[in-house]
Amino acid sequence: MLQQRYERNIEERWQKTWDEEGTFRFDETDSTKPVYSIDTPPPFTSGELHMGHVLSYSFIDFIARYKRMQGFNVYYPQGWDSQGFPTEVKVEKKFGRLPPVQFREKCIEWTREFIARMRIQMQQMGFSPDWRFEYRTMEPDYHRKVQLSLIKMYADKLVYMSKYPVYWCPKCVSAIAKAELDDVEKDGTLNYIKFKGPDGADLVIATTRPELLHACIAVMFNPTDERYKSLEGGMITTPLGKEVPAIGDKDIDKEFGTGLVMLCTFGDKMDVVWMHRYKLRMIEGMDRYGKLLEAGEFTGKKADEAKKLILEKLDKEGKVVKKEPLKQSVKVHDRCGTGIELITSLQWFADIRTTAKNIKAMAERIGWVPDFGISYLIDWVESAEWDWVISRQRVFGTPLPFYYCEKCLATAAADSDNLPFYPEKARPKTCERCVTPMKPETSTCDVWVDSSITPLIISGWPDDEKRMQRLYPASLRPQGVEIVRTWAFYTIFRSGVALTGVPPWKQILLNGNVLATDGKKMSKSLGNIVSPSDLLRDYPADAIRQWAALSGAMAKDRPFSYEDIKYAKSFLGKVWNAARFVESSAKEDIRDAPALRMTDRWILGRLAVLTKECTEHLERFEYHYTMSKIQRFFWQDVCDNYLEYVKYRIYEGDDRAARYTLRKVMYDSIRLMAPFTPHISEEIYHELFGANESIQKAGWPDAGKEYKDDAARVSVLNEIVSQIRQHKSRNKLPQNAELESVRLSLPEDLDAELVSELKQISRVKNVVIVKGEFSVSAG
RNA sequence: GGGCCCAUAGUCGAUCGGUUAAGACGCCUGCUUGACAUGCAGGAGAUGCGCGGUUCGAUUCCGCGUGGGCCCACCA
Repeated sequence: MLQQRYERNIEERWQKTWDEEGTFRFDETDSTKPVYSIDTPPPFTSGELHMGHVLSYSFIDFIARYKRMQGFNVYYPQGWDSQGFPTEVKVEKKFGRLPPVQFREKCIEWTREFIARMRIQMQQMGFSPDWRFEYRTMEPDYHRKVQLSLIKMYADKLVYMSKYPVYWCPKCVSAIAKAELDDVEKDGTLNYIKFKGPDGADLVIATTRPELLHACIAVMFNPTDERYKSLEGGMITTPLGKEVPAIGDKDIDKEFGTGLVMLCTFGDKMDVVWMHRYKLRMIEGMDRYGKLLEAGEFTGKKADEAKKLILEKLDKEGKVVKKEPLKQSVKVHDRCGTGIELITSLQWFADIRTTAKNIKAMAERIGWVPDFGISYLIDWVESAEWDWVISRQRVFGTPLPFYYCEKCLATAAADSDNLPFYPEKARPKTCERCVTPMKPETSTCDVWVDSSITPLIISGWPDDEKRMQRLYPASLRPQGVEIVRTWAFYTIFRSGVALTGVPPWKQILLNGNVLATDGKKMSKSLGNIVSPSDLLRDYPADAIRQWAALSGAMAKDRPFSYEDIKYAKSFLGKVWNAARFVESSAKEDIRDAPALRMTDRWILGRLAVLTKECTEHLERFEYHYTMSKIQRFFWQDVCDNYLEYVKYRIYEGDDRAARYTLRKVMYDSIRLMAPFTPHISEEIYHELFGANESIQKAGWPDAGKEYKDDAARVSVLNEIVSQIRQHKSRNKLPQNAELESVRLSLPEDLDAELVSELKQISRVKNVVIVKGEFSVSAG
């Protein structure tokens, strides 16, 4: 018996049953069913699922469940991106600074707890990964695989160590990659400062970073600028008394400031470009903590403090002409919000410049959904100017499996038969040139290094060749559109171009972000966050999942909608009550084909069309169309019309055709819904249809006959019934009120069956038909 | 400056170029009808951003403009 209402207890029960029965297990031994494998995103282990997770994992779950019903052997693992800076911050806050090995242990402990919490939330949403294949990037075996992948790339000269200016976060005291930068609008000051020209006359230069004066190596102007043409080849004296060359360059904006630029190593990216262009000497003006180097009396001061002090000093000397407020866009570290610097240090790089062409070519061999998604990657590849900095000066990360010689900077890879590599217990190695012990690298990998081999990890690489054959490339990579230039890009580069030569997936499906109801980004400061755990208190998982399906405009951001989710909840109520109606009126299965009536064939035809459309939409990942069509069909066609049409047959007789049709429509509907609303579908499947295994194994419905003639006849019937409903509504009559007679004016006569149905459905005693324009009047 | 996406009732929003432009939320009027008042029936509410073009016919296709959003570059 179906319980009175559809409630959370039903969902919890099914989640438990699925888990106990291993309903979602990938069958490793079955070789008959085609495999559908999903390279699921490993979420960062923050401890809390957010709406973006709910959206993207729902997208994954829909396709996994649909494919299972279609007879695929679905391989749906779930991993965790478990390492990284935010965890270090939290752990340090709680336990203080600890030696690296202990610190890492605390991080692992902490992360385990967070994973457990997130896994519960995923299960509450009804997601169906095969948890036997769970992986965590912080585990030694994962480290081993990442390290092996890097050693292979090192052997192919795709990974190297070099001293080069890199983006640097002084707070994290680590190199960071271009992809980790955010732009922030800031109120800055443009300071106009006096330099001396070759002739001894004042030259005013505008700068936002006077603290870098000591690292000034040139003064730049535009060669077409009449004011400064004569400077070419001359020497300029900085306010600190240093002489630097004046250089003309076309990239200088004549309109900005005074049209002169002081070039420092390194104020920003253009400084690096210009330094190389003119082969200038580099000054290491800043250390790892953002403190000035070789800056005379300001040495050791942090940049902000030094700026103040230098300006005060120059002011006193009368060298500051004016200060102008300026709106600046400043680059900050996306994880901690600290302003980044460019500093020179020894780092490890992966070659993305010479491989860019191959990455692009491989991306083109993958099916992008939606197709314009690839443009995000291509734009990014084409603007790649620097190689990817893969080293981070962190503790909770995968150690880079390399050694280097402090004397000659020669490098060596760790032995691939002795992985995972940890620097504190590394085998000794000797530099071949200097015959001195080499230093094991203590930097860790950028977390994208970890996550860019997930398609390999889930496919058994590098240990299980047979598994690899079966599972690689993955059928699908689902992911957020905002990480195309990181996760998708790095994965195609590493798993595809560098390690296997084969694209990592056949298709990639992109989803957008969930915005707050006001259309803005969800953020703590705006207080507009909607959280899955809050929603789960008021709405069943099957309602939240429908919301996700309805948000399905791919690769597009969409505001969260309480309207959708409320509607979804009432839809569940509708389905539930319809099922209870069927349960009370047609409990028994009917196997032989009864004599169907016009309305039966009509609804079965509608069902056939719906089934065909849903299948087509799902093949294209068009969840939004699928879900809204199911909702409309079930609510309007089935409940509002068909159910009302057959009530008289159910109540007044033992009508096999009606009972057969009701069951058939119900049975196929819950199967079509099952990828989206698995819990309610499962419950009805078991209670009403007496199933003893999961609806996941019930197969995907076949589209039956369309019955086009009956569709035409019933649309006439619908129209007349609607007119009679209007008449009752206008006359304040209940819809079940009996009418003495109805007069129909119609262009064509009605057949006897239609008239008979009409009389019963609308409770009319007499129907009079006359020829003419369509109209209905009652008396 | 470059690229991409978008523009439809108060709000959200709809797959082929073809009658009266879906549907949801909200609003209004009735109905406690033997699945469901978390419901049912009905109603009001849109010059489909502007201007051109293609076409027998454009909300739909194309161009330009305007206005949003996202990404990239630059910001001395």
